[in-house]
Amino acid sequence: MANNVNAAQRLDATFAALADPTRRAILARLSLGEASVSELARPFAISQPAISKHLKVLEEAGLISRGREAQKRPCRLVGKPLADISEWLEAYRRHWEGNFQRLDALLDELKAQEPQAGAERPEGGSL
Amino acid sequence: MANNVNAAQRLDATFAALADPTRRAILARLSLGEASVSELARPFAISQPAISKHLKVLEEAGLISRGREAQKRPCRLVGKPLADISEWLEAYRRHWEGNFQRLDALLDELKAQEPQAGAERPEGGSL
DNA sequence: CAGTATAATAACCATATGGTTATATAACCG
DNA sequence: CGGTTATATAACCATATGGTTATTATACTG
Repeated sequence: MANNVNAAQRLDATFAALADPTRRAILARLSLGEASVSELARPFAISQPAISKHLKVLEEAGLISRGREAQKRPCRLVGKPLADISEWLEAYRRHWEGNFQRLDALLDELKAQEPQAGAERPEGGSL
Repeated sequence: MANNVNAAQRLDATFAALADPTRRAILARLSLGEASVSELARPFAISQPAISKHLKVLEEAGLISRGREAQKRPCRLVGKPLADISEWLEAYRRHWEGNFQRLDALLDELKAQEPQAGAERPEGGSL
């Protein structure tokens, strides 16, 4: 599996694409079904070329695909990169689900007690 | 709930923070437990200030918190922003889980047949 | 107090990003 | 063919990003 490198680059592109509210809004719109560029542009106060650039970013991240229908170039959401992110997130789930943070702090505390019992604790005393 | 705006900004910051492989590697390391800045820096071929910048980005996105222990400033993973992303992702789950994409394409096809049966189909013929 | 270790900040640089306006393509319509 | 609609590209601009080296701040240590 030497495409681990590529996997990282795809994550880069996907996260970067998602780091913009306009692009996330476009995806939200596309989650309701395919739409043309001008339909996608309508809700926004920015120029059409700006939308085209956003779509290019989304397309290069693999988050949308484009068809062709007369002059229109209908865009469609592609879920795969989101699935990849979801999978990446799983490794961290325990950090927000359940008491992991508390547990982590507890381990720290124990480690801190090793040298001196009753030592001062600047952080994380709130368990 | 007028903090919808802020929620979007937090998503911006989180996604942007995650769009860098060095920062994701730092998070991966922190998922094993807290670590000092120099410990975090060790695996990378970049300067210490560069690491400090990355940590600042992560901290501003709320992805890490920092304590203090002598000269060291131990960093610890904070899962909350990842939970927020996970929640945001849920809206799109059906797009990669199950046949949604196929279904979408099918609807398109039906729509395309409307004008002319047997018309050429430039995209998405591979179902 | 002087020295050392850990980390942050400043100043700088190159490239990326998000926007603009103007222009070019592409495909339909009469 | 000429016009119109839909979209992309070019050229430009301001700001953000990720890196560097040099310097500063903080806290332990002898």
